[in-house]
Amino acid sequence: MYFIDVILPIPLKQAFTYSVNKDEAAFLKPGMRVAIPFGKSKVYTGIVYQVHDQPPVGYETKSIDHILDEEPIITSVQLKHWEWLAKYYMCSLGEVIKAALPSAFLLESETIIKLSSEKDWDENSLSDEEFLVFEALQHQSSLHINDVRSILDKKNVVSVIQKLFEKGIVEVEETVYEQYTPKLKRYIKLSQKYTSEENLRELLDTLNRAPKQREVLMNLFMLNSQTKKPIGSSALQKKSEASAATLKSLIDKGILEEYFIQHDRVEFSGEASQEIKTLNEPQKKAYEEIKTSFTNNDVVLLHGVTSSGKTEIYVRLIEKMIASGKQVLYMLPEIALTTQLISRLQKYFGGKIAVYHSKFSVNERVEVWNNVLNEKPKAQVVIGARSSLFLPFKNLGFIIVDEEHEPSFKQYSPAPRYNARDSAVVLANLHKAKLLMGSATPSLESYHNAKSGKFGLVTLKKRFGNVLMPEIELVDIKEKNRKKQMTGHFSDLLLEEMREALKNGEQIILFQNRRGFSPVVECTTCGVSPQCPNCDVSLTFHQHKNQLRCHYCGYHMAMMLNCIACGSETLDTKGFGTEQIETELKTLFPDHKVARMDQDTTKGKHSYSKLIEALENEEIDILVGTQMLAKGLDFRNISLVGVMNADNLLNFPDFRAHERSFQLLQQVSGRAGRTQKRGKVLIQTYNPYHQILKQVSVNDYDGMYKEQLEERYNYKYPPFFRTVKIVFKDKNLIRVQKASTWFGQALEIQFKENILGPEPPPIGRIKNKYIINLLIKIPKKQSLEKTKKYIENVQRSFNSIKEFSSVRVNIDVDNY
DNA sequence: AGCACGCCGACT
DNA sequence: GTCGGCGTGCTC
Repeated sequence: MYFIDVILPIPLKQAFTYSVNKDEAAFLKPGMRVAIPFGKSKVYTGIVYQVHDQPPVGYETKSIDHILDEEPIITSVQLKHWEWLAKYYMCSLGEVIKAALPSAFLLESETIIKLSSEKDWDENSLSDEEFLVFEALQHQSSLHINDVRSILDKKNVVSVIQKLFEKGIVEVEETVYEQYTPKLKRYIKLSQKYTSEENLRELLDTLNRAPKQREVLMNLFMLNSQTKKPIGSSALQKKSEASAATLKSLIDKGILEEYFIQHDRVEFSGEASQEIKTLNEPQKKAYEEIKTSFTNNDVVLLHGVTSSGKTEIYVRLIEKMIASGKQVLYMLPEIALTTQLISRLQKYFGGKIAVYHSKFSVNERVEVWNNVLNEKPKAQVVIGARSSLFLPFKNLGFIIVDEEHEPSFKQYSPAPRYNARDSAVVLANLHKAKLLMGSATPSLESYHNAKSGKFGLVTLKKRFGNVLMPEIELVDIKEKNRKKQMTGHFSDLLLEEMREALKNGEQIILFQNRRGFSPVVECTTCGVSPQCPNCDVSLTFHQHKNQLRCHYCGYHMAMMLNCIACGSETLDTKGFGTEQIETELKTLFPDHKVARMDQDTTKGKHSYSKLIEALENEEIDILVGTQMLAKGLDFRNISLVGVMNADNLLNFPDFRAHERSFQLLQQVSGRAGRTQKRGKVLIQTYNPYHQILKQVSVNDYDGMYKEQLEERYNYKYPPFFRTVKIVFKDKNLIRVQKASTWFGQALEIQFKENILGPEPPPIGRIKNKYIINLLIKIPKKQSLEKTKKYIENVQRSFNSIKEFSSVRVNIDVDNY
């Protein structure tokens, strides 16, 4: 007897053992997919973890359904990496697999019912519902569970199907289907029959009375003479201005033949069209320093100010790596926002670049996956967001983590709650590859690692072409308000600078860290503002739809005319967002083109790149936006950047709020003045004496680093302490409170004062679930591994308490 | 996580 | 009387 241990994409820690026969055991290798029956009636896709001959004790094994792969689709290095992820981030291997594999690889079963082959039905014994299904089956050979649901218009149809099955009317079948379908392109060629001159002439004669078809044929000849390449059906149809029907009738007559060739959905036909730029002196120096640093360090941090030309250095390093035949992974935060960078790299490396991110369809992702797995040259360099970390690299030589400080490298939910930057360090290690982190404003953790010698450190202080850092000025809006020098949310200073810039034909970016028109609607009579029924937040007003919306659960309602509580009409909007700024701008600058960039305006697949394009073509004079603006935008003609209000960044309740504010403001400022002319940045704030703002204004990263590090030390935060956050959720408030208190007390026995909480987060209820947080601070000298073991033990005891069984517990390791 | 089984309230 | 609500426990 032979067995395989299978990992399923579910949050269960154990593997499941199935029996296989001798041939299967010989064929199967770890990393292949198998379809296996699971539970009463489900078929799941699992990954083979181990093949062995040890029969498990205590239960009977089932045998597998079938094997889905010829070769492993994941490598042994990947599996090792995933095991590390599961262990480090305290989740199951199954959860990692679910996050790692393109969903097209994970097929699930579908229940299908068919009429029974023994035709001796007794229709009269059927209930009304049963008869409806029976009738539907007369017209359709098979029905999907969901079809049955819509036929009967109710959710629970299992009992009906069960009865039909018992009565011998239907057969129930589980079918598994491959979701991945290769994209086939249709080509046309002339049938073999007509290759001789003679036959051909004859054919053309017969088509004399079908001019359209004749036309198509003539065009086919023409195309054939022009190119040796196969003729695509759509090209032919377009060229000859024929209809699909004309083409079809020619095929039906056997004159033309169609054939299909598999095509990649994501193919960059573009050749490498641009020579790699020669580096300037500071870049060259940094490049050499990085190379030297890599002889002693596996990880190097490149600290280069905005527009110092980090990308060119990356390109050089990539070029060198490609030449040695190795694969390269270039990780970026939120790849959808970096179209500019991608097209730049394509110009350098042409078809060697593959892109991988979540906005791709499942099919596209499978293609990139397979290309990486098979070490295809067209995926030698992969640019991707955090999930590209999971690709099946076989020969990875170099990883770049660009904008290393970006919070989007951390996944918060669902599990695995991993940090892609940190996980990349482990991945590089497994591949014996080098890793370069880059940032203009490194995270405190990475900078600390570099300063303490764990990473190499290379700095690049000069902007490319010796462009000056922008001039940053703080505007005290408290005082402006007092002196009545504000127009809406604009100070006189900002307006003045804007007019100046517009007069010079330059572009302006305005940054407002809040979307929507105005977050809160408040009744000035009774002070009541409408709340979300499912979450503990006020609804926010969205002007263009005249709606109130909840950002957490998507609840929305029409904007009311009267206060819900007292009925008066004195509703006022408080706070402000991008939408309101946009509206104000349109009245302030009616002659200039204003655009807005936030989650609402960039929802569509291409909306972001359209905005970028418009900006590039200088069709937009003023762009208002959120965080998004800080990333990747790289335009020559932007001379002025305005930050509408810096305070809501600084006052965010998080130990990293100050660091983040610095990073964000620095990044936004970096958008200004990328040409010879020095750019200008105006930051409006109620608190111009804030240390962080001062440091931003004089571009003092090191000052910020020192000061923040001291605070981290004093308040026991990273990089001096590690943290693990435990989140409890339940729809019953008393129950979560009890559960979290129990958990907290159990932890306190061991960790004493290093347990924070339990306490509710600023938003205590989301989607009707109450939330309580617990934070464990782990000193450097305390073993992380032992700490996790202890937490696991506590969790095990916790899970055996019936009262708490409905409470969800999420563990987030390095929750920052 | 699903998903089935099982035990209690509101309806044809 | 049943339907369907969701608490409970299992999945090789």
